[in-house]
Amino acid sequence: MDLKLLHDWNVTPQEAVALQNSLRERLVLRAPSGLRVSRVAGADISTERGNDTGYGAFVVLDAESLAPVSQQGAEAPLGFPYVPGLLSFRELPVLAAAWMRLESAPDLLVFDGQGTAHPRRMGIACHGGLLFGVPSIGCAKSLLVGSHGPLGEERGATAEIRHRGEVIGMAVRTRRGVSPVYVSPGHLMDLPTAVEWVLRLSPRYREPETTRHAHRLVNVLRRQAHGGLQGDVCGQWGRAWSP
DNA sequence: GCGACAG
DNA sequence: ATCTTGTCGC
Repeated sequence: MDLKLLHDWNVTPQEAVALQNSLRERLVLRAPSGLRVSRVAGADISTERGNDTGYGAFVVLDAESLAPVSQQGAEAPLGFPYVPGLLSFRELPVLAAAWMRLESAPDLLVFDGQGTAHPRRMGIACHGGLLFGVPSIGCAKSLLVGSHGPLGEERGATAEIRHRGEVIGMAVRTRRGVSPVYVSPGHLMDLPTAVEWVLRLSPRYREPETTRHAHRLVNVLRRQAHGGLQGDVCGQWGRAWSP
């Protein structure tokens, strides 16, 4: 797939902040009327300590059955440090490489991180949505900024995430008895629709199936590129080779 | 100035 | 995010 030419990725943290403030004006925080989603993809990356190599991937699922229909991964130097608030500058380059290998674009993208629930309202889901030109949602495991009140224990319970007087996202309980996930729109998306999709994509576990599949794939890519022939071969052969 | 801080 | 074994609970 192709992607938008937004800006240079070889930037300093200071320049990255300026870019976020500029890119924010291009965001469309409204879901396209009559949005039809038949293919939804999850994106994620993994890396190793003391190494700048990153492994990124997209796993596309059938929106109805949530069964994987295609996937693509890539390996590349991350080239940007992890700085709270600038995650997209570290993760999007390698994801862009994987994106270009996809045969067709999914109708919706789910990122492992924030959308508008970000200090400058430009989390990785917003940046990624603009880069790939697809409706996107941010679904994070923890908060970056903002706070929320208590929410019910039942699956589907929600609580608004507020920051500086604005509602920037929603804490969503995707499963009873587990901590909530933090949902916010990325691009071409609104909060209610984002919450609705995250719940639909998380019928059984805390995190969306999209995120779970992408997370599993990038870890397989990292391990097989690194060495260790473990992980899934173990499941088929048990410990047959062990003494 | 101090503490917080997606992955 | 990653480093790591066992362990508590449904």
